[in-house]
Amino acid sequence: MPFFIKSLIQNSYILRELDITKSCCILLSGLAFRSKVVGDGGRQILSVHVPGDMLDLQHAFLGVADHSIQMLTAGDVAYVPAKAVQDLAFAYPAIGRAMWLETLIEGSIFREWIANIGRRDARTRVAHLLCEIAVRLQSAGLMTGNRYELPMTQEQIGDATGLTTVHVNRTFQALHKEGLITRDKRAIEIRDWNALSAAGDFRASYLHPDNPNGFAPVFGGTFVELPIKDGMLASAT
Amino acid sequence: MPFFIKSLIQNSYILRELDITKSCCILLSGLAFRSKVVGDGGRQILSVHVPGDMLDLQHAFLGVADHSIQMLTAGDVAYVPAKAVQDLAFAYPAIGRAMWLETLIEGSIFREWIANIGRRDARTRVAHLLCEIAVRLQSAGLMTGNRYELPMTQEQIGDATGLTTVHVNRTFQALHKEGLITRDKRAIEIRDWNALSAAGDFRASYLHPDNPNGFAPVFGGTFVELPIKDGMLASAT
DNA sequence: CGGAACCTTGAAAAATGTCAAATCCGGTGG
DNA sequence: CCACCGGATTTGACATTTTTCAAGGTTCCG
Repeated sequence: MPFFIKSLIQNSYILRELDITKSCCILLSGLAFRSKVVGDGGRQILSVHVPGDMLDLQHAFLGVADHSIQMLTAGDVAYVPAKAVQDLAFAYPAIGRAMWLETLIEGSIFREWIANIGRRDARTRVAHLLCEIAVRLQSAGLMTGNRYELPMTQEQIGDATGLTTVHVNRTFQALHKEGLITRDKRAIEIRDWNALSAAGDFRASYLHPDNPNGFAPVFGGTFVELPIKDGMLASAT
Repeated sequence: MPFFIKSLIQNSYILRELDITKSCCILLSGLAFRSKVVGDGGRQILSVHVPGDMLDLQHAFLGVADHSIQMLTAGDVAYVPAKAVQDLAFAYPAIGRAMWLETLIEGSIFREWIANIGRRDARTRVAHLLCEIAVRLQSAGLMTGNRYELPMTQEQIGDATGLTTVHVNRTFQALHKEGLITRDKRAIEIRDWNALSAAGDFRASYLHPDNPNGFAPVFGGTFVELPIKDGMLASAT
């Protein structure tokens, strides 16, 4: 399959709203996020991505980008012509199936975000986001013990949860005071997984952790699937 | 293709959260919606569906339902075994492609909802929802002039927009006072499409109205694709 | 050392939610 | 046909959450 790999610095755009693309990306290393800008200038972050995620099947099929994708940290991205991806999907049902599955799982995550933002209060939303990121980083092998490097500013966390920077800050302080997390710069340490996932109304099942995930290996990326840490998915039903 | 059609009454469940299904549905007539219940008992409506929509590709592939689907009005639904749908998708690329497209468009709609709920105020959210429903009913041939029957209670509209019933009520009154809509029971008349879509920060492009949609005809449903009414999609870019 | 981006704080304002009661409205049974 | 019932809508007063604004404080990096 034809493809090329590009190293991108922090904050660089993989794709901008309204771009017309003819290729499809796979995140090999680093983190990325999708976002949309609304009429009054506000930004909403739509999802966060870890190595192994396919980043724009949408655009390979739909043409015009309806949102932007940006690097959260520096990292590598593999670009594959949309046509090649489509051909591959239809020539090899196993691959087509895997891609479709990834699309469906992503839909499941979007739905959970709608529920998170629409029907939970600030504390619950933030705790939920921290849990989701923990599980995804874990499955991408990016957790060290119960601590991870969260390379998002509080403003970005606000944009992901539908809150303001100031309120995110206060919410973090509250979660800290309650003993659920400890912060050291951008690093988050989860002090009490059960309490945090309860506070965040978090059940990992919407991430469909049992389904295969990660296309990076195909491209010689560094992605390695690590075993899920004890207790991390315990609350999944 | 093996399938059977079932008539469902208002509010009946097509699928409940945690159900394990082996079939896939297509909405032939009537309206339906997806929803999720969060920890404190709140409900979030995730999407609204019109005749022609496929209702649970997710579950055909992922197994366990991560949300519920319920009829908003009485209507007919075609059930197709998941296996048959999958076989069909891989045997006939054109069909597989169409289904995948539908999945991707649905993803685009979910993303817009995240932005709507996360970053817009009450008035904008409600106006946006009214616009989206107008466009979708229009393309399903369910609009009469600039008026449509919206079979959702104000509580359901609140659950779809992340607001309370009371606030939805007041927001409706405001939209009415401003001359954007008129209400008669559950019917909504759009007095000024341009003003309403501006108020709702609505651009139809995320619905990808140019892409083929609607599987109902395959099953002998009553779905007919009507031409888009003048001006209705004018704000699409 | 200085600047820029990010984080933190406080006080006040605004948006939205809560609660409880009143009203409307369509359907049902007498 | 009428009275009544239950769900839905509307209203008012009030509480709470979240935002806004503005100012310091911190950290990182050149």
